[in-house]
Amino acid sequence: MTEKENRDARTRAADSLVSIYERQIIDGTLAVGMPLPPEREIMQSFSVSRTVVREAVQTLSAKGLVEARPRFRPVVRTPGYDAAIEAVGSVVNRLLTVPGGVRNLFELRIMMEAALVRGAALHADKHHVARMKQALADNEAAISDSQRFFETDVAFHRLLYEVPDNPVLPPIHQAYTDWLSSHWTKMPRDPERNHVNYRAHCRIFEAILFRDPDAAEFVLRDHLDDAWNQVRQTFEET
Amino acid sequence: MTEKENRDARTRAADSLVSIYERQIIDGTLAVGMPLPPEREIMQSFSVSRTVVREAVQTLSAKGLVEARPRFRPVVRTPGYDAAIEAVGSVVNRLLTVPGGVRNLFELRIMMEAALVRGAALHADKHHVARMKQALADNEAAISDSQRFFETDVAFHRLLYEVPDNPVLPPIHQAYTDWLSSHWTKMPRDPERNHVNYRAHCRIFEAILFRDPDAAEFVLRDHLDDAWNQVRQTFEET
DNA sequence: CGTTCCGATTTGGTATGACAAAAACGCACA
DNA sequence: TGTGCGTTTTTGTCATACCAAATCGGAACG
Repeated sequence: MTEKENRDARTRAADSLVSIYERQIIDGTLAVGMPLPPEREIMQSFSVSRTVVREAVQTLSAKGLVEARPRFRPVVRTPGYDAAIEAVGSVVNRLLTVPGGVRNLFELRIMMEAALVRGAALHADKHHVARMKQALADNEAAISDSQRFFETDVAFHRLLYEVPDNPVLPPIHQAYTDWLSSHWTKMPRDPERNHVNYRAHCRIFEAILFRDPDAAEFVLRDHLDDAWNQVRQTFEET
Repeated sequence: MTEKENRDARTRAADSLVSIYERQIIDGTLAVGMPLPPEREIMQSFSVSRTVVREAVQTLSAKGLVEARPRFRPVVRTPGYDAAIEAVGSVVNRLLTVPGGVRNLFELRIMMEAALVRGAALHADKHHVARMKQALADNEAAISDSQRFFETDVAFHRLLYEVPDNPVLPPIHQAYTDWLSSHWTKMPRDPERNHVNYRAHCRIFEAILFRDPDAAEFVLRDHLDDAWNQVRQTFEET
């Protein structure tokens, strides 16, 4: 806003518009759920053509600040960690195609989840424990149904992301499962393997019950490493 | 993409173009560094107006798949974890304004960094140790200069993200420092406080040398919690 | 033969006007 | 009060035009 749109020929008018509305959205001038002004109104306000207005709106939409359903007025989106995840979707998908990409992301997940089970072992309260117990039961009940087992498997791991009361974490878990799911579902699955995974979950749970972070981390790493070895066979990297 | 661009009136032509080029970039048809075709060429290829072409390019740029410097032909960007960070910038900045946003992000950082020091204590080799030693020396030498101390402080922490050989991690560190820096630089700084931080770094380093993950984690958490208490005073949340 | 420089051409950035179709609006009607 | 239909907005798209900057090609030069 200091020198803003002096239009140096090296700045795009659309970009200026984007940053203007970005600010308005961030500082709350444009509240959540509020629609952006009509395009023709914007073009008159800033004396720009409709072309730049539309480009600006498109960009705001791509950045995840507004939701622009076709034919509808773009509305300011709820600030959420899920919007952030969505915004990186394209780039991450691309990263997964470069050599070692899947491996790198999965190792990050292992690292985070190891930290999470340590935290769970130290801080999980009765409520969390009860939910994990339930999740384990669901998990066991689905051993014979690989599809359902996969879902309960994901659900069990998700609980780990809910123990710290940090709203950033659940979307991260969602992101991991979304991004890795295409590789994950290719993993061979059968009741025997499901049973192995179920037992691993049980051991993780027990370690948490015993408030033993080292054991919890060890078992979890073992569990995820094992899973990785299953997955890696579906594509040959290094 | 099963029925793609039949143009149901409920899909935007620009969005179709975006997903088409998204695919071409991901599968390598459009190699890194390669420029997109001229706009007029694209419009003929797909029989669309230049408006939609421009909107599509803008979106690809916002998504971080191409780099579109004004007046220059957009070129396919190198797939990098930094591009991912950049793509979420706007959303994250907004998240930092919601109540508890900074706190949530910083706690995520504490969790990750705690996991990293554990890993460093277990796996850091001579090379890493040497670099940390150097970083500590730089850190000590800058105690009297708060500006430089801040830089060496960041540099020391960055090393933690480099111990695992995972290219995802350094950009994450970069992201943390970028996003939190505005709050961070408001923190009161003086040589005495710098000295406290320096000593904390030393203790972290020692714990790593002694291959003692528990001590390393403890000291690091203490260090970051302390930093948080300094920062939180600059804005009152809960 | 390589380099530099200049003009012609290409290409991106923006503006204007137009039109179809869908959404939003308002008003009459039940 | 609620509902339905016609009118008015508004978005999505296209076509065209112009300017200025980038690019390209060849001429002039070392």
